[in-house]
Formats: sequence, structure tokens, C-alpha cells
Amino acid sequence: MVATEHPPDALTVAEAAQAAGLSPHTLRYYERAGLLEPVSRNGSGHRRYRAADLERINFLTKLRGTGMPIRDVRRYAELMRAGEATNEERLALLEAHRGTVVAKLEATARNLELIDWKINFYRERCERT
Amino acid sequence: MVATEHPPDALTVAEAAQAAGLSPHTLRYYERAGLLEPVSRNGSGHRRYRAADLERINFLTKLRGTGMPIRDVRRYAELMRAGEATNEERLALLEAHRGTVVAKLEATARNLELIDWKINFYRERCERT
DNA sequence: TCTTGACTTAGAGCGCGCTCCAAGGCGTAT
DNA sequence: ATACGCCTTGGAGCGCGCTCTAAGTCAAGA
Repeated sequence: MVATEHPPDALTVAEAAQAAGLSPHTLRYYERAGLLEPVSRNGSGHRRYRAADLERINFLTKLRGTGMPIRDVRRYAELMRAGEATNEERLALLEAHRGTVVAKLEATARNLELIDWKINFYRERCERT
Repeated sequence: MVATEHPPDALTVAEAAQAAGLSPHTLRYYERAGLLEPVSRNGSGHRRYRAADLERINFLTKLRGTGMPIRDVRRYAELMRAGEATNEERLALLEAHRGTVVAKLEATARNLELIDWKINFYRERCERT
């Protein structure tokens, strides 16, 4: 069988990766790189992902999905590990990231305007009514 | 003097790079990589950028600025070189890219929602009114 | 004449973010 | 017993997009 003992509701690395839309390789890499706390293991040393792990993975994929660099995600993870005292800094990190993302969205939208203009240009030239 | 003879209104690589918000290195790299037609040279073999070059550079920075991969920009440049017969394909390329960009914008906006939620969470927790 | 400084090239190097490989372990099915 | 299949690890490799280096050319100024 694949997932040996499934004690409570824990997922294997393959299952968790699938659920997160990542590869098992990537999920292990994130853990090694300090983006994720070391996840619990079963008797054979295999990773077992529980709901809390999946939630953290979900949030980190949002961070990555908005372009936050690995090193900043790691920083965020370190702050999590450091406890409640770091709430202010976590907030600052997220706010700074938000600013970056919004700026990037706006810049992309502006760049897209010229591309749209060019698309219209070609549409007319191609006599597609 | 820096820019030897400035015959009509042509810019040196440094000037053109500055105008485009790129480095001279990058501008030469784009030319080598086929993203840009070989630009004209002065008697000493130095590049001289004219208005038409600057326009093409401007457009390619929009493509790059919306995340189009180098290889696709090169493809677009090849189509330009191949003449009017490729208008349809150029249009298709730009439309496909537009779709990719819009999808990415939407995905980013969705990802940002959860991040915003988290920001609000921390704002409350930090008792910042 | 010599120095300065921007230019030229081919090619090497780099940071990022994965992605994969090799060698080995463990638990179940045959 | 043996094979299968998924797991483990450290470390190598890769694709992308620059970014820089080295060695050399050229034109102008002192």
C-alpha cells in the first residue's frame, strides 16, 4: 500500500503536494529551505502532513504566487517560529510585500495597454472585423 | 568626448539604455539574442540608436515587463523580420500573451486577497487602530 | 605622444527557484 | 525470499535572464 498507516488524517508528501498543487520535490525543498517548519514523521521517518501544515502550505503558496522571493518567505517563517512578539514585523513584511505586488500589478496593466493597442492595430490590419 | 559624431539624432548604447531604463549590457544582450534587429553602426563600429530603434526597444520592454519570455520576444522579432505576411501570427502571439498576462493578473489578485485578510488579522492583533 | 573613457566582442559567471539523481530504507503483496 | 512502490537524503543539474570580465579598438583632450 502507498500510505502506510494513516493514523488520524495525515497526508503523505505526495498527497500534500497534490493538494497544494506542488511537486513532492518542491514541498521537501521548501522545508529544507526553511519556508516550512519540519513536519512530523511516522515511525518510518516519512513525512505526515496535518491540517495545520496544509494551511501553512496554502498561505506560503499565496506568498509565492504573488512573487514573494524565497528569502522573504523564509524570513516570515522565522518570525512565525519566533512567536507572538514578532507580529509587528510580520505585519510590516506583509504590508511591504503588498505594496510591491500592487505596484507590479499596476505596472503590468500599464504595459499591457500598449500591447492592447498593438493588438488592435494588427486586428485592423488583418481585416478581421 | 563621449558620443563621438552624433550625426543626426542617434543615441549611443549608453544613452539608449538610459532612455529605455535598461543597462547597456542588457541592450547588447537583447540584440545578440535576436530580440532586436542589429542596430546601425558609426564609422568606428559603435552602435547608433535612432527613433525607430527606440520605439522597438520601448515595445519589447513592454513585452518583457508583462513577463513574456525571451524566446517569445525573439519569435515576435523573427516575425517582424519576415514581413507583412506574418501579421496574423504576430496577432496570435500577442493575443496568446495577453491571455496569459490577464490570467496571471487575476491569479495574483486572488492570492492577494488571502494576504490582505492576513494583514487585517495582524493589524487587529497589533492593536493598531 | 600619451592618457582617458566609452565603445567592441565572446564567453564566463551568477542568483533564483526549482527539479532531478543516486543510493538506500521500509512495509506490503506474491 | 523477493519484488514493488513510495519514501528518505545530500547534492548535482538546469533554464532563465541577465550581468560582468577580459582584451582590445578608437577618438578626443592635455
